[in-house]
Amino acid sequence: MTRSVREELTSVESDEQRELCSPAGRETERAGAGAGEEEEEEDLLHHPEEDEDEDDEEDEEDEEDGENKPKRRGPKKKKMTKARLQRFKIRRMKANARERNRMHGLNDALESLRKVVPCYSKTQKLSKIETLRLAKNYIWALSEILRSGKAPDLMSFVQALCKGLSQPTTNLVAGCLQLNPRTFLPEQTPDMPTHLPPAGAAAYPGHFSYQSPGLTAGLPSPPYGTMDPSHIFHQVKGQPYGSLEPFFDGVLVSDGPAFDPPLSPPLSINGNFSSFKHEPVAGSDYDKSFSFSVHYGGGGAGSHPAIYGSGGPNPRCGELQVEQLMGFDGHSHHERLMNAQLNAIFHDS
DNA sequence: TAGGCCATCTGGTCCT
DNA sequence: AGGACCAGATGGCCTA
Repeated sequence: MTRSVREELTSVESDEQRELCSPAGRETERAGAGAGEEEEEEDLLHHPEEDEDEDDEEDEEDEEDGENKPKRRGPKKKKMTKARLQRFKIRRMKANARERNRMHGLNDALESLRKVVPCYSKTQKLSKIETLRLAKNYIWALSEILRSGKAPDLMSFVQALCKGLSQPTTNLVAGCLQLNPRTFLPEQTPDMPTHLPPAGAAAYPGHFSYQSPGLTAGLPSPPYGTMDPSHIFHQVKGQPYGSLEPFFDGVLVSDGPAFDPPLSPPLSINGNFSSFKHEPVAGSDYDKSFSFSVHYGGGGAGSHPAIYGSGGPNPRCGELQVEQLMGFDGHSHHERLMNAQLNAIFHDS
């Protein structure tokens, strides 16, 4: 099949299909890549001897040029008579429509998944692959919490979520949590103390280590599948971090995707990490536990109405404020539940 | 302009 | 025979 012929036919086919097969309410955005049926017809129409309307006619092509080409094995192809062609076209159209519907169903499921992972934005959708990765990380992190029965510190949690994600997605997740991504990146720069354990290594006391089953081996090459900071974030030289301070600076790395401020996401889990356990490991701020306070509406990357340390302006910081959860339009019950669960996780220790 | 992401078509395989 | 599922191919759109 030649590409050009395919393309010519595409518009005709697609118009037909749009009318015949497109499910209501879903427009076929694209004309599609190729539709080869008509081209075959064209071929046939140029061979008048094949125009007989007999289904059991055999294709003699093999014998004609058998000396130049190796003989084709297997059952001989029957000629595409007009009647056969017509049936073939109908079958193909039906199959295409089914396939489209199937993929739409798959995409719908993926969209549902997007809405329940802890990073959702209508304007900045996670790609399919990133959605799956984030979901897997999320499941793993939650099950790890269940398994250990301990609340992890937030940084470890976010680290686990972002494991293997691309830089833009990591930034997005950080944005959703209103974290500075730099704060939970493993830094290996010599002149900077790293506050994270080596990938796959045992976690610091009080942290759960992230060793996703099958993740490391299964992921494609970078930027996926590794937490090598060099390709996850462009490090800002001399930027001190390792304490809680960077949590609140709210500045995303510049080359990340624009995290649309109010994060139009139905889900906006503000990183309201009032540390309620201050038992830092000597010389490290790393070992702190945090609590989630879930806030909806207002604010955004630039403004942080929700971010206060314990003892900060918001006396209820760290509590799940149900009335706030219920007050935000467009949030599903499911999402609110999820936030409540997250909150519970970071309270329950 | 290259690369990432996506929707669609297509033919093959397996199953009912 | 027909449907579901899958992977490859292709072209469009978008962004850095």
